Parts: sequence; structure tokens; C-alpha cells
Amino acid sequence: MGRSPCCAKEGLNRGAWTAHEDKVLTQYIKLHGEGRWRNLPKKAGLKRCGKSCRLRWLNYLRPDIKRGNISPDEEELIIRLHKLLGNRWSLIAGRLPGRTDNEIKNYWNTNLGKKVHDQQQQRSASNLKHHKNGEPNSKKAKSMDMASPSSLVYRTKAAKCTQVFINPQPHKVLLGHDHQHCTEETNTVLMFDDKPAAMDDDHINRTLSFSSFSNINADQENSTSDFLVDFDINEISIASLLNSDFPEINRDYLNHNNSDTITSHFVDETAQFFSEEML
DNA sequence: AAATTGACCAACCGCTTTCCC
DNA sequence: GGGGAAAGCGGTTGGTCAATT
Repeated sequence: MGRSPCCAKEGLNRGAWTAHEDKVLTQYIKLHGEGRWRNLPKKAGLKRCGKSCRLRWLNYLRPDIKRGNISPDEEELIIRLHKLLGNRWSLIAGRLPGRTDNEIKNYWNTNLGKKVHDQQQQRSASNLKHHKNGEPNSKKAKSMDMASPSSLVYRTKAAKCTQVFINPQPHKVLLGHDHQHCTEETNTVLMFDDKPAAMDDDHINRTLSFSSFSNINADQENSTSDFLVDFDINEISIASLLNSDFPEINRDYLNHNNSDTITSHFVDETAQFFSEEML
């Protein structure tokens, strides 16, 4: 039993593609279009596996492909998308016109992964320093950890947000992921039944109008007190919230502004946002 | 100049998902 | 609804090349 191989392995070329093969494949696809990859090599006269043809076309030969020189904007977008989506390279690539999942994956593995990891280490080191300086921040440190890419990744197929419960108690935000993603100090519960609505294309696209929002992350350590001032609540999704260390900012903000007025204002805003966006 | 190391990236592999009968 | 084929996806491998020793 078992699956039949996608193509017979005997007599097929492997390894790097030659210019001639590229030309043949490109011409064939121009004439006949994409698809039917299994039969394509035979029809095109290529000694290649259909899978290999598909990959070569998608990752290299497509006319709309941008190659190299990933801009700082793209880089930031990749980082934020990765924080949001995890290793869903195809989804990430889908948000970067002209970029392929393979290219982004490679770029991540060779550049960004290390970079992000270093940043996290710096962050946790500075947190440790804060803690040693006497700040009772064990919960904060823990929640920072929760905000690491791996912990805030939401599988797109995992859960669908269907209900939101806002508990009016201040500075606790709880995200229910697949009925369970909760921090220990959270009160706002998002209920998902299959996958987060926030993760669908529409929401991700809105999340990715990130330029106005992304500064929050970059500057949050210094500017949490301005958070609500700059915060355009209609522009973001829950994905943005997750992506922006929202719970952390929320907590910082409220800790720094121990005021019932602010708290109730904030909770009202949050409830309004959730009710509009999520329900 | 030769050997070694590491970064980069194209391509492969195997598994999962989707489609179609 | 079940099963097989096709397509898609993400992890891994391996070749190439530049930098370093």
C-alpha cells in the first residue's frame, strides 16, 4: 500500500536546473498555464519530477518574482507576520508580493531567526536586570515570555473566535485560544471554536496596515503612557493586539496610571473594539 | 595558496490538505 | 462518505561561494 511516488524516479534529472530546462518549462507554462504538474514534465519534454517543476516555477521562474534585497520594511513585516503566524511561510509569503515561501523561509533561517532570538535574549536580560533592581516583576517576566514568537503563534486552522467575554476587572487580558490560551492573570476571554477569525485573510490584511501600529512595539518600553493617545482602535484586529504585546502594554499602562477613570475608559474601549471586531 | 568554516539558497523529501470521482 | 490523485506546505539537505585562518 502507501502512496505512489509523485513520479518515477528513474532517469530523471535532479539537482540544479539548467538554463535550457528553465526555458522549456517557462515556455510550456506560458503556453499551457500552471497546473497538472505530474503530467507536465512528460508533455514538456523535461526529465524532471512534476513536483520539481512546480517548485522551480513557483520559486524561481514566475515572472512576478522579486529576488534578493529584502527591504527593511519587508523584514519588519516578516518578523511581525512570523510572530503572528509562526512558520507558516506560505501565508507570510502571501503578504509579501513577489516573495516566495522558500525565500522567506531561507531568509528567516539565515537572518531573522537569529536576529529575533538575539533581541529576545537582550530583552529577557534587561528584564532580569529590572527584577534584580527590586521590581516585583515575576509575572511581567512571565508574560514577556508569553509574548515570544513561539508562544503567541496562532495556527490559522486551530480556532475560530466566536465569542468575547470582557471581565471588567482591570489589567487582565486573557486570550482563549481553542478554548484554552490563557495567561494566569487575564480576564478578557476570546472564545474560538475552530480558528481565530482574527487570523483570516481579511484580518491579517488589516493587521498588516501595521505601519501606524508597529511603532507601539518598537517604542513600547518608553511610551506606554502614550499608548491610548496613538491607538486607533478601529484600525486593528485581535491579531494586531496579539502581535503588539497588547496584554503587556495594557498592564504596563495601567500599572503606571493607577486610576479608575483610565481603567474604565480602557475597558470600555476594549469592549467596544471586541464587540465590533469580533462579534 | 590551500584548507576550513559559515552563510546562503535552490532543491528535495515526506507529510498533510484539498479535490474529484 | 471513502479513496486515490494532485497540489501544497514546511523541514531538511547539499552545493556553491566568500571570508577567514
